[in-house]
Amino acid sequence: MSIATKYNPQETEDKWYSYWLEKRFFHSEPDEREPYTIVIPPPNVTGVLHMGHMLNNTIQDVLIRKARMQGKNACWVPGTDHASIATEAKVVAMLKEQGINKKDLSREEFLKYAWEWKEKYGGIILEQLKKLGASCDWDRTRFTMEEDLSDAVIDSFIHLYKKGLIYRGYRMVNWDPQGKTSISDEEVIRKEINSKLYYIKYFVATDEDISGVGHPTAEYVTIATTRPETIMADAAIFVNPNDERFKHLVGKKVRIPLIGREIEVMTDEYVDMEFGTGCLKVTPAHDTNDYELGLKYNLTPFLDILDDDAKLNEKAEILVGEDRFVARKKIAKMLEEAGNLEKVEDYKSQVGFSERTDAVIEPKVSLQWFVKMKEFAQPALDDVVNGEVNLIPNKFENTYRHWMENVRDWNISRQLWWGQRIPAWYLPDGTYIIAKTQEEAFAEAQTLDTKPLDLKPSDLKQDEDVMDTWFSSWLWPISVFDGFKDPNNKDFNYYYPTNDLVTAPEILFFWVARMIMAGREFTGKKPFTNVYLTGIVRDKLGRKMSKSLGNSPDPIGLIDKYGADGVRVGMLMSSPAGNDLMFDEAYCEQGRNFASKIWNAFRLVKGWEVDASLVNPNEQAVAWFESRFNEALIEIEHNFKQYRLSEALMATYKLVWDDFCAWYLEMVKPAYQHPIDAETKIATVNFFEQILKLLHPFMPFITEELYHDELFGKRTEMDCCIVADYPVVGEVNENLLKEAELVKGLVSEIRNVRNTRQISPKEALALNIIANSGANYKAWLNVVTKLANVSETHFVTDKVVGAAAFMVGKDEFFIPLAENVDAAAEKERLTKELVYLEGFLKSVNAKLSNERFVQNAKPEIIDNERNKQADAESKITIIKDSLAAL
RNA sequence: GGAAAAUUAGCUCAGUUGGUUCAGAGCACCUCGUUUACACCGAGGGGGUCGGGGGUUCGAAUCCCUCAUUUUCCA
Repeated sequence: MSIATKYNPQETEDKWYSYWLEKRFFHSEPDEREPYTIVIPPPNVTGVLHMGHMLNNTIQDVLIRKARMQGKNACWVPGTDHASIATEAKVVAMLKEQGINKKDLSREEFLKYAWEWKEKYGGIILEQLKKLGASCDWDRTRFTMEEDLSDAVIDSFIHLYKKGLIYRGYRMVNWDPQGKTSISDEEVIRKEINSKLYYIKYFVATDEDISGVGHPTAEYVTIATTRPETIMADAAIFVNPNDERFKHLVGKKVRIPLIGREIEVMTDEYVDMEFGTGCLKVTPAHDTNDYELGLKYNLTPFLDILDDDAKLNEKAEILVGEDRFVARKKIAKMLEEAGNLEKVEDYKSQVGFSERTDAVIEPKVSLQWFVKMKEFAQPALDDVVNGEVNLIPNKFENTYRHWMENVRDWNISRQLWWGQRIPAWYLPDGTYIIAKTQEEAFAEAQTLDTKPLDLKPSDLKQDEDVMDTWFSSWLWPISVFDGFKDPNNKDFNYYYPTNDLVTAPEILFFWVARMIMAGREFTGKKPFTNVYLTGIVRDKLGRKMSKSLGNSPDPIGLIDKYGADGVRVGMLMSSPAGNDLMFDEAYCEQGRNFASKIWNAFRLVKGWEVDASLVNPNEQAVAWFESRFNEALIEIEHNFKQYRLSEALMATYKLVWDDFCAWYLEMVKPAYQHPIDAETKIATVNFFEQILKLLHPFMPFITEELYHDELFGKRTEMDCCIVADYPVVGEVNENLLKEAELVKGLVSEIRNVRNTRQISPKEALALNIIANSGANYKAWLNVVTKLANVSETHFVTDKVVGAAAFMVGKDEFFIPLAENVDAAAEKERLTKELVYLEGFLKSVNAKLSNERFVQNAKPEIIDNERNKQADAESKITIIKDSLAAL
C-alpha cells in the first residue's frame, strides 16, 4: 500500500475522531484501574470557541490522553454552563429583534423562549471542541441547569440556609441598570475614563438665609465630586480631623445646594486632605466608601434617589425622572446659575462597567441573598497552604491567600429569570420559608405559631430572583457525578476527588476557590488536587483578543488551515503555565511543518526494501538512538510531572526532528534504491512506533493515522494509538551518548572543512585520527563514513602535515587535501583558539591559586576546576605542536 | 494609594540548592546547497554588559538593597 506524498489533515481527522467515538475510547466506567479525572471548566452554553478555549482544552486533552495511554482509567467530563446573565442578555436581544419586549412576557413565556434558544444554539462550542480532538466522555455531558444539577443547587441552598450560612439583607451591591440586576464584583470591569470634577459650594446654614435653598452666605465649604447628580442624597460633609483649614466649621450645618436640606460637617481619618478640596460629601446610598461611613456614624436620612434603571426618583426632589447622566449635565448648569458651582476640572477616574451589558455600574443598596464566606475561607485556604491542592504555578498562592483572608460575603441573588430560582416562599405578611417546593413550604408554614388563618398553598409566593451562575458552578465537580442526588453512587466514589483542573487565573477566586469551599462543605473532600492555571491568549503585540480589535483568529479556520495537530502544537509551543500566551499563527505553521516532517520520515522508512542476506551495519546507531530515546523520555516525563507542557513538547520535538530524523535516519538509511538489512528495519520501525506513542497526546490525529499503517503489521480493531501503552523508560548508556556527541562534533567539523574550502559533499575525503581521549571511534566508522562522506580512515600517532586539521574534545583529526592547505589561514585559526584557551586556563588557574576558593568551595567543584585545568593544558600542548608543525 | 509578579538574543521563553565553556532553546535572520523522505528541506553562521546602579561572596543571570519600566490584583 502506498502512502500519499503529503499529509492531509482534513480526511484523517474526521476519520479517526469518528472511529474513536464509534469504538467508545473516550468513554469511562469505574473499574479496578486507577482513575484519572478532569472536569471541563464548563463554557457558556451560548459561547463559541475562542482561542482561550483552544489553549485550555488542548492542555486538558494532552493530560487526559497521556493518562489514558499510561493505563489509567481516564475520564474527562464535558458540559456547559447556563451563564444566567450572559444567556438572558442574548435571549432578550434576540426577542427584541423579533419585536418582543421582555416586559410583556410572563416568566414562563420568557423561559420557554430561552430554552428553545438554548436547544438551538447551545452546545455549538462542544461540537467545535471535537474538531480540536478533545477526547471527552460525551456520554457524560452535563448542563448546569439540567434537572439533577438544579436540584443540587437548590438542595445546597437549603442546606446552607439551615446551617445559618445564608441570609437575606440590605447590602451595597453592584447594580447593572441595563440588565436590572445586581452583579458580582468579578463581573465588574474597571476602566479609566475621562470625566469632570465638579467643585460645589455648600453654604453654612444661617438665620439670614431664609430662602431655605442654600443661597450664598459668608461661610461655605467646597467639595469636589464627579457625581453632582447625587448631592440630593447627601447625608453629611466630612473633613479630616487634623485639617486646620476646616476646624472652625466642624459641627456646623451646611445646606445642600438647590434643595437646601441641612447636613452636618463631621470628621473622619478616612478623608484624604490632599484630594480635591479636602472636604468630602458623603452619599451613603450611592457610593461604597460612603456607605461604610454611613454605617459607622449611623447617618440619616438614608436616601436612595435612583431607580432601578438609574433615573432619578421623587426622593431627589428635583430632576425627577431624568437619567443619571442627563441629570449630571443639567444639575451642573443649575448649580452654576445658583452660584454654587466654583469650577469644573477635567479628571480621569476609574469607573466600573458591567462585563455583560457594558453599562456603568451603580453602587446600590438593595435587599439580596448572601452567603457568609468567613467560615468557608479558612478550610479552602488551608488546602492550598498545606499542599492538598497545588496551584500551578505556585506564584498564585500569594494572591489566593490575600483573597481568602479578605473574603467578603457572596451576593448570590440575581434579578433575572434564567437560572435556579431562590427557594424562598413568602407568606402574605412578608416572612419567608426556605423549602424546595410550595407544598413543603406550606407544610412547614403549618407549624408556625404566627401562621395566618386560612393559609392556602397558593398564598405562598416564591422569590422572583434566581441564583448567581457561580452558585451552580461551584458544585460542578460534585454534581457532574451526582454527588448530591446520590452521595454513595459508584461514579462519585470512584472519580471524585478529581485529579487536575485546567483553568484561567482570572477565575481563581470566584470559581476555583469556591469549588474547594464547596468540596469541603458538602463532601468533606477537596474537589481536585492540581490546578493548572493557563494564561490569557493575546495577539503577538500583547493585546487581549477581542471582537472590537478583530485580532482574534477563528479557531476553526486555523484548524482548517494547519490541521488540528498543527494548531495544538502551535498553542502549546510557548505557553508555560500561568503565563499569557502571545499567540502567533507562525507557531501553528511550525506545528504543521512538524506534522509534515513526521509524515515524510515515515515515507522514508516505509519505502525501505529488506534484503535478508545483508548484515546489520548499524548496531552502533541503533544502540545510540535507543539510549537517546530513553534519555529524552526521562526529560519529557520530568517536564510532565512539573506540568511544563511546552517544554515536554519541545523535548519531544527535538527528539523527533534532530535526533531521529536528522541524525539517526541519516545514519542508517541505505543508499538510494539499495535495500536495507532486516535488523535495522525492524529496529527503526520499532523506534517509529515508540515515537508515535510519545507524540500522540500532542498530535493525536497524525499519530493514529500512521499507527495503522501496514508497516507496523496487522492491527486489531481496538489496537489504536489512543490506547497504546505509553513508552516506559529503559536503559541509558551514558558512555554511548557521550561518544555520539564526539562523533556528531566530528561530522560537523568535516562539513565545516568542506564549507570553508568549497569542497563538494560528493567528493569523498580521507580521515586520519589521533584518538587521545580513548573514545572508540572504530565502532562509529560506519556512521562517520556515511554522514561525512569519508573514503578511508586511518588511526595515526603523528600529526599529518599539509592537511586540514581540527580537534574534537582532545582528539585530533587530519584531512589530507588535494590542493595545498592555506598555512596562513590555518595558523590564524589555531592562534585564535590558542588565545582563547590560554585565557580560559588563566581564569581557571586564578581560581585554583586563590586560597579562599580552595578552602571554601565544595570538593567536587574544585575537582572540576582541576579537570578543566588539565584539559586546557593538554589542548594547548596539542595546538602548540600543530602550530610548530605548520 | 496598597499588594504581588516580571524584566535574559529581533520575537516567545528555559536557566533547579550561587559553582563545568553557563549565558541556552525554538522561531526569525544571514550565507551556502535544488543530495535520491521532506524547500513545510539540509549544512553552516551571526546575534545578549542577563533592565540600570550598588552590595554580600573565593565566585552572582541566580542572594540582598535601590532606582526604572511593565503587567496583574485590591482600593
